[in-house]
Amino acid sequence: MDIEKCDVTVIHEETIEKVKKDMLGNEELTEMAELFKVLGDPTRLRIVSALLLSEMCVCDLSALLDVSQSAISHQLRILKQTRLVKYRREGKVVYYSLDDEHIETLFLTSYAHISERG
Amino acid sequence: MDIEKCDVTVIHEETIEKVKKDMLGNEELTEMAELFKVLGDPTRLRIVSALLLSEMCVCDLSALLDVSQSAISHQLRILKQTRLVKYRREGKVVYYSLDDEHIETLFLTSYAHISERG
DNA sequence: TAAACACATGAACATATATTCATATGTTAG
DNA sequence: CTAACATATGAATATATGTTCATGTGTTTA
Repeated sequence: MDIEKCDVTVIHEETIEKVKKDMLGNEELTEMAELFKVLGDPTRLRIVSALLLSEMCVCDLSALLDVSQSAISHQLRILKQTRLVKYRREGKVVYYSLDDEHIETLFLTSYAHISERG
Repeated sequence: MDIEKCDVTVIHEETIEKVKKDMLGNEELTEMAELFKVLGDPTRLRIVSALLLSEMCVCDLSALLDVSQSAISHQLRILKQTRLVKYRREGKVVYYSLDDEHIETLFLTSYAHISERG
């Protein structure tokens, strides 16, 4: 065994070394955390939830979710930057839709998680 | 068509009504957003990433991730509250491990997402 | 019982971020 | 070209949140 003061060293050095080797790198984990963070805002997740059912324009999203047009635009900008949504322009109107196959999986898995218990 | 001022009403009323009907409720979406938010912090996701490989005590996580023991404890508390981790006590040492089958799916899907493009 | 250790937690502080407000941009109709 | 409209965006503000610091709790050992 390898027991010393926690401040100085560690209790299970072998475990740490093994995990350190197999674990994902910080860059990747940071990027993944960014993705989760984007989905971790109620307004953005409601937008995603809506776009999962149909493409929509900013105005419709604003009305549907009862959130100001400006707030919706700001959030769509973030979703765009993370490449979670794409858009197409038709005259004055801009239509947004989901731009990633994985979003639905994340969405459904999250739903399964919260559905499992009270 | 159904075009009026965006502030007053909406452009595609039928789409909105349809989506409003089929969309998940706000309570569920808020709960799902909470889950994503918890995974959306780099420190917490690194903890999850480590526990995906092995159960670990607080001290080991602190050393592995180079984060103070206090910070790790605070984050584990949040992961506990969301029931993402469970723990068992063995003398002075508390061992944490993942407490949900869905976490790995979320983790892998997120990884697939960020791996797809530069 | 007292000291040592592993972990938990409350308060404070610093930073991040979501919304609002005002205004800019881009497009169409008249 | 100008007015009207849909959307985008910068600045400001209010709130949320992650870390640190100090200290508390629970367990073991000497």
